[in-house]
Amino acid sequence: MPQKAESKNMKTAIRQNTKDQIVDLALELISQKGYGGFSYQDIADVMGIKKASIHYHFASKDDLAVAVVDRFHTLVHEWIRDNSVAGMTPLQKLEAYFRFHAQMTQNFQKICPLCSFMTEWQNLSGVIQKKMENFDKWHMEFIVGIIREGQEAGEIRKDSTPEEMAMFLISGTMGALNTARERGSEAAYYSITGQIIKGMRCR
Amino acid sequence: MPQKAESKNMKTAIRQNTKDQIVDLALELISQKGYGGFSYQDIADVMGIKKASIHYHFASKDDLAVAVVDRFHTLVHEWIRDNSVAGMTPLQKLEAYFRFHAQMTQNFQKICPLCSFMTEWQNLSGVIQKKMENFDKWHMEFIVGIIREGQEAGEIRKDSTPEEMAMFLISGTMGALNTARERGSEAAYYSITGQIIKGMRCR
DNA sequence: GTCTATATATAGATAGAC
DNA sequence: GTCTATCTATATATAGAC
Repeated sequence: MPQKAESKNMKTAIRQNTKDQIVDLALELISQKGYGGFSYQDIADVMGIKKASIHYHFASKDDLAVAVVDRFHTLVHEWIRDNSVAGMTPLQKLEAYFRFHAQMTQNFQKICPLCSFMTEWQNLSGVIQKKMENFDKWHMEFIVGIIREGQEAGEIRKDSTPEEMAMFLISGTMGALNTARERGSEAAYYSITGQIIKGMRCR
Repeated sequence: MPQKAESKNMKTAIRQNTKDQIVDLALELISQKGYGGFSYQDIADVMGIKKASIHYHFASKDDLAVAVVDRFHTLVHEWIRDNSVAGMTPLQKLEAYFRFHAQMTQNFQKICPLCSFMTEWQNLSGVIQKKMENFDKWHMEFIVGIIREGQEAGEIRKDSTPEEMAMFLISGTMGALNTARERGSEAAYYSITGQIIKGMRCR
């Protein structure tokens, strides 16, 4: 089947497995409408199946949310693996990080799914909160590594710790995605992320 | 009545009027749980009235949302009026702006109400989206004014436009509030906002 | 202006047939 | 693994008594 072969070679392949499709779609809907803002019915409508079928795969919405966080984690890992970095300077890596987030938004119609979860932080189950904290820990370490490398290479200023700068960069990216969507403006996104870099770069 | 007299003198007076109380509570709940995450029932429970009574004051949830955005706008204006600024340098004004947002969060249990709306952007009615865009326009002009002043005073760098810097600062504050809540950390908030200033300040 | 009662829609979730 | 049917809870919203 040519369709299957093609999708296998695509960067973000459309997964065939029903369970995977549910997760992919939930990730998309959460990024668009928030965790509380999407429902099993939304997924059922798009996939042409019934709500009950989704409950077969994910007994509760919380279970689905866990799978979505895991899926996002995997996507980020895959991105790192496929875009390594080889010839990039630390600052170039950070710029690639910004582009990665931009790509996920489909022309800034969506935000990062974990940003959606964050807004509803007070409504999340302990399981999800824990998952997000774990992701953030890993995420921080990843960015801290790049920044430390940049400081050693003399590309990034040394007047703040890599941890402070990483937290600033991550939270700044979240704000940039929200702002870009409200304005429907790619330019706004790259203006803001440009400012983030400008503040960190050695001059 | 001593209670009334006292609250009149407080900075964020507890308003007595039922309609006002509903708006104040909605603003709080939206900041905690998101727009889709709070219900008329939540308000009714806290106020000790019935859902139907809330509908008397605000026929639809959308009407209530409009009032909440207006209320937030008013609160920001009142803050500007009451904290003028007199002897402050532009950078000091921006730091006061950060503290204002921090105060609203009640120990970083909440975020800015408009950040909540933003996450659910795709679910909002056109009326609310319009209201938010209007607020953002005013908000931008306010921050742009301070930054321009800072550039003229030689406090703030001139290698970006005031507009770019203002958008960066506003979106950065949004990210900082979200991050601080997830971490339950005031230190995180002031670390991030400190980085924002550091990138803008002349050195 | 607040209440009781109710309408209507939709949410998440389960039971059991196929 | 998907369906129909149904449960229970809750959502926004309205009608009409007081």
